[in-house]
Amino acid sequence: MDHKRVVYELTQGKEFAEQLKIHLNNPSSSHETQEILIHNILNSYENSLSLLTNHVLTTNGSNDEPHLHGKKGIIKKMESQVPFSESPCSEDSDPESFKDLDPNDFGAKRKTNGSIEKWKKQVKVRVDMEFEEALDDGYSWKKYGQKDIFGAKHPRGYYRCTYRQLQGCLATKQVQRTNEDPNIFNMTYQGTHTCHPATATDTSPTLPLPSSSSPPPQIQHPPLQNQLLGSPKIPQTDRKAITKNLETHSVYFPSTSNNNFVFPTLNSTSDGNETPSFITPTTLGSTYFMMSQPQVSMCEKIENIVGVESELNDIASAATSSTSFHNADLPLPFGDIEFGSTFSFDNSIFFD
DNA sequence: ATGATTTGACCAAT
DNA sequence: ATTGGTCAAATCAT
Repeated sequence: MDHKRVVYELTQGKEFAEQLKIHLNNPSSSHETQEILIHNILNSYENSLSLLTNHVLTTNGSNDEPHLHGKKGIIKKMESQVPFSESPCSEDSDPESFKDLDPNDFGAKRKTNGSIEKWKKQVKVRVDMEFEEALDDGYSWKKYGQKDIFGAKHPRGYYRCTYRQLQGCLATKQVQRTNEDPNIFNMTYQGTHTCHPATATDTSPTLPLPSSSSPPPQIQHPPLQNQLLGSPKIPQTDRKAITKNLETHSVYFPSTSNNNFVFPTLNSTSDGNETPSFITPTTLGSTYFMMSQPQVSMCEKIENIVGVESELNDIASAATSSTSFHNADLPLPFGDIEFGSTFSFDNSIFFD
């Protein structure tokens, strides 16, 4: 049992409670917002109890999700995990047609050879224009390409793990603005982070081994200007400002154990030695961070609500013989968050 | 000087 | 032939 993690969870719960208090006093606060906060408070308790009873560290496979940083602006997420080759909307939508209709959808790929890369995680993120740094997912990425995608208004950016050369980490991601709303990003993760940045350099981010009981390593927040693709190029000065801002503000989504919905967790840890917990032996399926926009398909919504995660957890469990962490089990390090009155979100789609 | 990003070219899959 | 993904030289930022 990790004392720090328990403290972290309880701190999270406290912060959620404080936010709930704010929202209860705010007439414009939506019921859904409050519901989510309550949900997360309960989850914090659950996770704390789980840690105290030492039950949580070995079973949950959905511990690999990237979490998003940023000052604010991310509103909510939904997640599911599906095999790479399957459409998130397999029930009522042909994968190929779905792809054709929505160039922002990452559900189909050409790379088919059986490998670790066979699975992918898809994330939809909505951020306010001024908080694009929220796209930071805690990993360190290097952009290696950008491509105009047929039917897409915005180019797709291709990123691979910064430690690909050093440690052979094969994780990659793609980032693309959606046609519907430039503030919504599709981020598709493929492969597994096998890097351990702390071993690369003393100051680089570290991703904990699933079975590690060592103190959580520090994570590095990579510059995000390179993720601001698909929109008119940002003047260098602006980009620099964004990058700089990133260094001091972050938001992330701790995952909850049995739920697909989480609320952005705003943390203000003073010591940067805490570590994110989302690293997992395998990165499976797709995750949708559903943000406040009705244009997100009902298909996605349903798909994410209904038991996809458990299925993939099974897959994840089968795929990894090592210990998996619960998403919310580990402390996450992000500081200087102001989660006050400015925070808001619209989850009407999600909670109708 | 070094590392990251940009961007056109190249390649594989369809 | 078209499209998506990657490469790598040129460019930019630090």
